[in-house]
This record gives sequence, structure tokens and C-alpha cells, in this order.
Amino acid sequence: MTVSIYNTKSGKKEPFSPLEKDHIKLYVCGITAYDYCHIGHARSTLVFDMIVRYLRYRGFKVTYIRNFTDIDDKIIKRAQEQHTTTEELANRFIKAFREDMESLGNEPPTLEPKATENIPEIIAIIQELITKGFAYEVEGDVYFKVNRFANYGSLSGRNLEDMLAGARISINEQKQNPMDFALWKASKPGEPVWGSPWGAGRPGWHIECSAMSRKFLGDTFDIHGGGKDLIFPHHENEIAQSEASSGKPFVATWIHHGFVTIKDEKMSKSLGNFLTIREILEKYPAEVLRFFVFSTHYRTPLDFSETAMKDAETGLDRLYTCLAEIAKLPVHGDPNQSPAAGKKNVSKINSLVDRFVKAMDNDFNSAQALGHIFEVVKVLNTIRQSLPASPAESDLALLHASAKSIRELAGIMGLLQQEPVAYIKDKQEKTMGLLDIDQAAIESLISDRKIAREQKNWTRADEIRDILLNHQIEIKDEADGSTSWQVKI
RNA sequence: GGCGGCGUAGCCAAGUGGCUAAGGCAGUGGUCUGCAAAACCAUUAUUCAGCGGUUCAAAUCCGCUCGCCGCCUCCA
Repeated sequence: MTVSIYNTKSGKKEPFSPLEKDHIKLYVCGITAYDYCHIGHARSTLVFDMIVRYLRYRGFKVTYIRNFTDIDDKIIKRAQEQHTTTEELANRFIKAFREDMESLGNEPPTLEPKATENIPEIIAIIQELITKGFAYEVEGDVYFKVNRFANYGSLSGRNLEDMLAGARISINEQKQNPMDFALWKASKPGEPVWGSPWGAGRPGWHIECSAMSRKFLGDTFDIHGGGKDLIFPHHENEIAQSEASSGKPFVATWIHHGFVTIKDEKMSKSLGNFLTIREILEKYPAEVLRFFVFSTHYRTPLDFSETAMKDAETGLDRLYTCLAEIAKLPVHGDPNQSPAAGKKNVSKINSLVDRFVKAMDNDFNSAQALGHIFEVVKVLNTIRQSLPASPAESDLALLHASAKSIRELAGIMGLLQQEPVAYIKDKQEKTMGLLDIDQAAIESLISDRKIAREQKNWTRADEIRDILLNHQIEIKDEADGSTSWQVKI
């Protein structure tokens, strides 16, 4: 079996194999550091975190580069508004981004280069483009000549005539063609500057990725990723720059993920309909967000809503509950007891890894992969529920092994890594802290109810139960006559 | 206007021509219980926006219609 990946360049799913045996080189466009990141950015990092983890699980070595854009128009503007330097502003939000990544439970990339730390490489590539006739300088600006690059538009399926017909491009007198884009921008007064053969200035947006990917991964590498909105112009321009300068193919596979939407509209800074990662993590555990994100295929739009998050949380609880119940079972059982697990169920359990891998091999279909896990959870619950008082050794071994396997697979998405029993308990304690009733009051009510029940005063007993339930306390009458309680989660 | 995508049960969502259209949430029924709750189990689409075509066979391929969204300007 091989991993298949949907390649934006071909518009098809293709069997994937790295250029260098067992070593995958991956470059992902990171953030422009000028503000806190929203859930859309979170999805991007989550998706590639999952992809990298899965490729590693499949035995590949993965070199994963994710850059920071720490110099651009938005950063300059924001820094001026805040009366600070672009450097301070960018560093502040890079730090915030790293905190967010940590909270989300993302593994760090192999390297996280910044544009400003690679200015010499950027200048070198621009010079190469000028020398080869793909770029020209006008009064300290340098532009890429799109007409010179025959394949311009191949990634996004556009051609220059159609784009010009769109007429949404602001006409810049200096450009030879309105579609030409800046490689280097002459600085205006007060802006940060770097020296260059064309005078003091700063790099354009697209060139940094060409320079950094070349520096860390080479002229040609396996996978380049980002959001769908980067296909044009960003990635189109990267291809033009990189291929024009190196004369070699740039990237074998382009992966683009879908957006996060709210009420079916793209979440974005410009629309103002965004929620920051921080705001979400105040309300929901990171694992719930991960579960929510991976419940939908990465190329499909993901519509965020409170209901969807609540559903995700309930689903995640179901998984943890199953694991916690299994963890409570003894490790060893009765070797003479006949097994409760039926043949069909056993084969469903045993095929989990294969089915999971098959789903993930198919363009990282995490939604389907999670579905398989849920299916096995149902089977495990059935077996556990039908266990006799002294369960069979084989049943217990099967349940424990399956739980371990589920946690291992879910770990590829960064899910189910908490101790299941502790997860349930923590959750209850957390809720308990928010309640308007304390333990003593609960126990006192339960003992009142016990008396009522002994007197067969069901009305009073039920009344007490309702009072407790109003305080989010659920009680359970045990077989031995005692009553246990727990916080409703 | 150009290019691309989507439309599957009450909601979310998988489904790369052919076994009973995954799975989750909600709902309903049941096991348990004095009654409950929790947990668990069962159940919920003769049908995949609509129409037509290709095929022995279509949610899946092709065409048209309707609706929604994205990119073409900074954007994950």
C-alpha cells in the first residue's frame, strides 16, 4: 500500500513517493506575524501536524520547514500604529504563535526560518532572476516579468489574458505588465531597510519562500503546502521565481487545505469574523478542537459553530469513556472462562489498523479513520458489557490490547493521549469547581434521600434527585444499596 | 467576467462504478432501576439538489438547470 495525495498541480490524487528514498522534504507557508492567530491558522498547523506525524508513522523521515513572514506591508503598518519596530512586533507575535502551537499540542517543525534572517539568500535569487532576464529593476523596485515565464498560471489554472480581464489589479506605472509582481521593494522613509544592489529596501512577499525552501530543502523538493487561498498568487509566484532561477522543477506535490468558515463564510481578518486560537482554547480543550478539525477531510471547508464544538466534545468523551472503562478492568482473567467476544467482532477489531492506514493512505482521510475507531469502540463496549463476573483471560487481553492500539492510532492526530481515567476525572473536577454546590451539601442530600428511600418515600427521594440534578450532580443507586454521584459532563 | 469547489438523514460527515450508502451528534425504543440518571445496545436515507445521458451496474463518469462557497486584492 502506498500513500496517495491530492496534488493541486495535477488536480488528481497521485500515489506518492519521495524523490529521495524514505526522506520527505516538506515546506509549509507559515504565518505573517502581526496579530494573534485565528482558528483558520490553527487548522493549517493541525492539518500539517497530522500529515507529518502520519508520514513518519508510515516510516518516512520528514524534514518539515515552516517559515515566519516577519517583514511585509501589514507588519510595517501595524508596527507604525503601535509605535514599535517591525522586529519587536513580529517577535511578539511569533512568541504568541509558539505558545498557541504548544497549547494545541502540535509538534514543532524541523526548522522555522524567518524571512529577515535570510536576506542574503533572497538577494542572491533576485540577482539570478535579473541576470537570466526574468526580472527587472525600476527605481529601486525589482519586479518579476510574468511574460517571460511560460508556465505562469499552471498551478492555479489561469492564463494572463483572463486575469487581466478580471481588471481588479491596481495599475502600477512602473510595471511592464500589470501582473508582474514585486521581488524587492524600495523602502519608504521610516521603513526597515536592508542594503541591496538596487539600493535600500526590503523583500517582496513571495520571494522569501523561494529563497528559504531552496536553502533548506534544495531546488526541487517533495511537498509544498498551505491554505487554498495561497494557490494564487503566492504559490504561483513561488513556482515562477524558483523554476526561473534554478531551471529545475520546484515542487512535486502541492497540498492545499480548505478554510475554516463561520456560517459558511470564510473566516478572515478582512471580514472580521474570526476567533483567535486563544479565545477558543479558553472555552474548549485543545483536544476537542483537534477532534473537530480531523472529523472533516482537510480539503473540505470546515464550518465552525458552538454546536459543532459541543458535538465534538461529546464524541471525544465517548472515546475516552470506552478507554477509561477498559482501563478499570483487571489485567488478567480466568483462563477457563469461555470468551465473550464473538468471531465477527474480533475480526472487526483486528482489522482496525489496516482500515485506519487505508483511510489515511487515501489523501489523509482522517474523518474516515476516526469513523473506524468509533466502530471498534462500539464493538469493545459490547464485549465489555457482556463480560461475566470472572471474565475470560482472552477477552481482557483483547480489550486491553485494542485500547492500546486505538490510542496509538489516535495519537497520529494528537488525540487520546491523556490517561483515560484521569481525563474523565479531571473533567468532572473541573466542572465541580464551577458548581454552586459543595461536596458536603451533596452528601447530606444523598443521606436524606437514603432515609426517604428506606421509608419508600419515592416522592421525596425523586425530589432530592432533581435538586441535585439541577446542580449538575448525577446520582446512581448501586446494587449494594449505596448511592454514588458524579458531576454531569 | 475568468478559474475552481461544493450540494449525502433533524444537524455534522465519509463514501477513488458493483458486497446491507461508514461514523459522530441529536431523537426514539430497550437493558438496568422503586422510578431515574449514567453507561451500554438497537433503531433512524429504497436514497445521495433537480433533469437527462454513458454503462450489465452511477452518490460516484458526462451534459444541462438550480442553489451555495472560494480564488482572481492582504489572507491559512
